[in-house]
Amino acid sequence: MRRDGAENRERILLAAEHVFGTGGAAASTEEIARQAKVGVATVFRHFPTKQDLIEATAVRYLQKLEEQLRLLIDEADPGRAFVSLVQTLVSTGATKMTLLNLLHTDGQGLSEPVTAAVHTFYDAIQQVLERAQAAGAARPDATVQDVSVLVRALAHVVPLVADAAVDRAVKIVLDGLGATG
Amino acid sequence: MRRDGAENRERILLAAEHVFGTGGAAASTEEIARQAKVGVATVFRHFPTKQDLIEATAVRYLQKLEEQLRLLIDEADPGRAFVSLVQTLVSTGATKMTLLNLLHTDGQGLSEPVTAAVHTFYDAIQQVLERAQAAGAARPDATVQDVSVLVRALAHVVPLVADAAVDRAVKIVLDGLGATG
Amino acid sequence: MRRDGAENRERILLAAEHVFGTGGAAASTEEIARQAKVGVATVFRHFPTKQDLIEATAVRYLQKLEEQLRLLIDEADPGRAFVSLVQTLVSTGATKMTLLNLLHTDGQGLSEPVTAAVHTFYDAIQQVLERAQAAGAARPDATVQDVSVLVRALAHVVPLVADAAVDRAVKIVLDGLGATG
Amino acid sequence: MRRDGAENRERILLAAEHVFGTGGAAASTEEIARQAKVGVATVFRHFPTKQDLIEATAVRYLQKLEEQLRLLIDEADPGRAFVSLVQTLVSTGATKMTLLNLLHTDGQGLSEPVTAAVHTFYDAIQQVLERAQAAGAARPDATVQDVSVLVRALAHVVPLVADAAVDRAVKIVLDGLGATG
DNA sequence: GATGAATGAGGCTTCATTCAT
DNA sequence: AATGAATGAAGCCTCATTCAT
Repeated sequence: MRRDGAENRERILLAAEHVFGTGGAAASTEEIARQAKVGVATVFRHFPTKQDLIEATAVRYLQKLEEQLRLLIDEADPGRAFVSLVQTLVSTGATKMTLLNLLHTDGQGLSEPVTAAVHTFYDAIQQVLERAQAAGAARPDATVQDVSVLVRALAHVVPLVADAAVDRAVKIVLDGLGATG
Repeated sequence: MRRDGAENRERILLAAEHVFGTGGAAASTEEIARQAKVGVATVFRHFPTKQDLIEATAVRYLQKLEEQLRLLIDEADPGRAFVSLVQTLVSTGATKMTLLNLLHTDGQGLSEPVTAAVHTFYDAIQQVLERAQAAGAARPDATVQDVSVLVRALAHVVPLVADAAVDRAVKIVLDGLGATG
Repeated sequence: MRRDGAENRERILLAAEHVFGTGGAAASTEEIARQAKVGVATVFRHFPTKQDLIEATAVRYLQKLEEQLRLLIDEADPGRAFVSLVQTLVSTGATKMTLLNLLHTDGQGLSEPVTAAVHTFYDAIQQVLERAQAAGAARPDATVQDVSVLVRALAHVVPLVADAAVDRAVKIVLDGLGATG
Repeated sequence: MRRDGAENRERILLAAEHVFGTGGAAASTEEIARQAKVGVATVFRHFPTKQDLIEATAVRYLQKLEEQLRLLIDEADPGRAFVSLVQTLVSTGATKMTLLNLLHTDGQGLSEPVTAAVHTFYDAIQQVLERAQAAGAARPDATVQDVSVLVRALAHVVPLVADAAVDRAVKIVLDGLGATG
């Protein structure tokens, strides 16, 4: 009956990603445990604090995202890759923004693993961006931070407005970024 | 020791604007009461429901914002006015956007006063935008909704990143909007 | 605009009787004030405590009831009068039982005015009962207390069951009391 | 220091039976928790809603009562059994009737378990009654409902008046029911 | 190591009662 | 004397977290 510790950890993170994405901050640990088919105490054994669980979920999410970005680095058309990157981040990030916001719960600094994940993530963005710039398919003075900020901004707004409206906004931002793809 | 009712209402709304802006939905009515130097029950006398308080705070905020926009309508340079509008909304809206999101708490329709305030607000944006478009100082196919979505998106991000980074993002968006000013 | 003190007192008692009858213990002083078209503070000026208001309302109710009973004393048929008394008390008492129960709020003894009203009330019952007994229209060993207890019991049950069921129960009790009328 | 779940559930129901019986609807969940030597949250874990707690307490009470009635069905003298039934219900039901009333709190239909318990309970009454009627020891036209209504009425009054007075009232009602025993 | 039960703190809301006008 | 506003205490309920099994 007992499941392996590592497997449980994975189940919990999966459930957490889903629940946080759906219910936002309102999500209770109990609900996460239920979806993970695990007792509450087990969640707390793996993640002593709710904040810990949030951070771990966010890190895991960033890592999965980064993997996807790595694929874009190898795409033939650099401009197309850049556009894809922005679109992917906005749409994927959508529900997960809640997660990223929860990280700032009380203005405390984030834990080291989180910052590390963020840096790695930024690094992936940078590579796609630089390739696009080299190909003349992105505004030369755009920085990773610019892209990051704009993407986060757009992602925040996804759950609040109609899809079509988001698409229009994304297009305008891409124009502003000089993206051709 | 006894304050006037109207004054208290104002104090409460002020405190609410601050607290909701800072703590988001997590903000407790008790905290607002504390900051307004008022008993909890007093808050509930003025705003029977937490949702009522949220809506009232949002309306008040939208109205103050709209007043500022009206000034821009009369500015000489339409392009300059449009740029100012976006900048104002983003920086002023900053922390207060959280507030607007709280309105969507449960996907239910907003109360009439709120929709009214939103419409009036949009109307002010529209006038500035159209003047700019007529003067060739804004992308002709841009809509009020586009502006609104982009501004909300940027505003969300203000409390999370450095001011300079926001300025850069705003500039890129303005480029995307074809704004010259 | 100002109303006379005595008139207000009357309005309040009227409202209280209605509200307590309708909402039971849930009735709030504010609601009573509203129905009496009076400020809450006015209610408290007349009746310093909610308990005071309850007692005053109960006394008033008992007095009105007693007046009705006095009429029965003069009725031609003593047996008929006795039956009427029981029926009246049960049906009238119905909604007012809540009121009488509130009197026992915390097991404290009732105030003097209340006990006085109760005694006067019992006295009226006694006269009707004795006349019926003298006419052979009521069980000779029945006491005022018996009647009072039975009536209170039945009244309690009125709001909980169908009218027809109450009528049957009343009839059975009247049989037990040897009432012919 | 940690008690078993089932034991706690029992303690809570016991406390609830006592507290609801004494204080009526006014009884607070906190008070029940205190008497059960349990945290409030524990009460809510076992009974998610106050209404749930009320219903569970009532069901438990009805079941205990029904068990007692079953014993009467086997008694030799049918008339004696019927008299015992009424006496038992009135005295045992005493303070607990408040409980049953709480069920009607908002006029909403009761939950299935409660209605089931009520039916079983009525069924037990019916058997005793019919046996008595067959033996000529109870008024032939009396129905279960009549008995139920009368018993509930009398039970309501038990905590309010002296025992002797209740006994007299019960005797009168039994006479009305044509009970000989 | 995993689990379900327990818990105190805290959130929203209502109410009897008091106070300044 | 009358009023509306203010208030703290208390009620119901939820949640992150801890404990005994």
